[in-house]
Amino acid sequence: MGRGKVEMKRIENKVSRQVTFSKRRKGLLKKAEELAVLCDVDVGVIVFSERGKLFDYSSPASLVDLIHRYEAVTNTQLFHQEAHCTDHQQQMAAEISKLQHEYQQLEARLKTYTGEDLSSLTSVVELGELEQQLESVVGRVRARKDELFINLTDELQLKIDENGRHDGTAAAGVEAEETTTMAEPPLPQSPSFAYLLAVEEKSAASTMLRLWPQTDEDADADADADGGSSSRRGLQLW
Amino acid sequence: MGRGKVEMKRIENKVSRQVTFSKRRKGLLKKAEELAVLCDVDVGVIVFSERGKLFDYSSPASLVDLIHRYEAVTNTQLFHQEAHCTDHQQQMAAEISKLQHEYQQLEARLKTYTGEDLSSLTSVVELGELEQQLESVVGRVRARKDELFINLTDELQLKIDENGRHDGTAAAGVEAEETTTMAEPPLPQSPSFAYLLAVEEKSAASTMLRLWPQTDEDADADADADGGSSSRRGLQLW
DNA sequence: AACTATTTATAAGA
DNA sequence: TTCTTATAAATAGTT
Repeated sequence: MGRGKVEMKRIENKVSRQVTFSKRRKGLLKKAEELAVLCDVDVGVIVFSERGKLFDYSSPASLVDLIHRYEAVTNTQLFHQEAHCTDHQQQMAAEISKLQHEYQQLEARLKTYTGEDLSSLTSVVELGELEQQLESVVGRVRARKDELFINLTDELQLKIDENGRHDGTAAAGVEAEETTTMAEPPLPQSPSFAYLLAVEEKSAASTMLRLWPQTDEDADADADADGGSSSRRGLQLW
Repeated sequence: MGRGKVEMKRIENKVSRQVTFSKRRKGLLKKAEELAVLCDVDVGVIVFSERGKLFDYSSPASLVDLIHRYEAVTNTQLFHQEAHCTDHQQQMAAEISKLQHEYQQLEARLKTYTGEDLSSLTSVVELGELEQQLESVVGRVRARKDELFINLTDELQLKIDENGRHDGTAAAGVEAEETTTMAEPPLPQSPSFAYLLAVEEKSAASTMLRLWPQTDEDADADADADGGSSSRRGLQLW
């Protein structure tokens, strides 16, 4: 519609192209509005110029609403992104649920070991197995304690030997220097044994020099102690 | 452009409106394409009919890309939604991370109780505390076992009493009926004690009638057993 | 849906 | 850019 027909291809002349863009863009938006008004429908038009400038028309709904409708109808693209997002969220939710379950399982297991809840063990056999395992662990804990203790006393002995070389007549109650990274009590004259006692004094929980097990039953056993009890206690030490 | 001018307002005649919609919609999309081709720009058109049917045109980019550009330029809406989505995901990711950490902590704790890893305990005092706790748990396990055992023997005794009332001269080795929900061995003539032995035979892990602790150390102690050892074992039973 | 009289859009020129 | 104007295109009303 003009002085001549136009070929339907890109207008190479930049000025012509720009002029045509201006005219036709205006025409397009006008037509869009006419369509929306006359036919009472929703129309949206988006145009980006070569330089990226936005021109748009929408009616009667906002363009954003139209885009949402578009997403809803096509059920693709942007929606896809959201679906993707949702997918990921569901995976994460499942992961959280799984972790929570695993945590609870682990917690229940721990409770049997701490004796907090033995209800999962319903048979004498299961309880016996747990008992056996706990005893085995006690053994390992004692062994580890031994190990630490021996290291400690070795270091102390070494220190005492050095002190002896420097001052053979050291007075009783002399203060020890820090010799290890562990906290240490003052070093008395009869070092090894005195130290053992000191450890015992510091921590009633240690079995290092404990002469009887500290369960209630053992306390009872103590009350009716027989002649063999001290020998028994000696064997019970570790 | 037609036989007469049209007022720019909604066409009230439904048929006319529908026909016009069809014609003008087609025209609009054509104009959009012409604009895109001639001027080499991005154009998008969305039209929803009164019944909600979608008609659209976009070129050369996809309508989704255009919508994204639109979002980027206007900086609104859908973009917001995506940000929201990401927010939620980050919260969930944090939750997962937290749960994993808590799980690992719990796992480490469990490993000290199973003796799998005592490396977290570096002092004699800590080891002594664990030892004490373990012994306390062993006590609780034994108590629970006692409880189960007493229930069991009570039920058995009851059963035997009943049998005695029905048949006072029951032969040795007579088979017992199922009397409880627990699995039971055949019921011998001297029921209580024989049953105890049977339990012991069935499960070496049970301490019911175990005469010595089953740790390695105890095996050693057995080797250098002194005169008081049998008394000691008797006391160690529970 | 096709026709066609008319209106509208717009290409080219100023 | 905008205005003009010749003309192509779109389309309202009719068939």
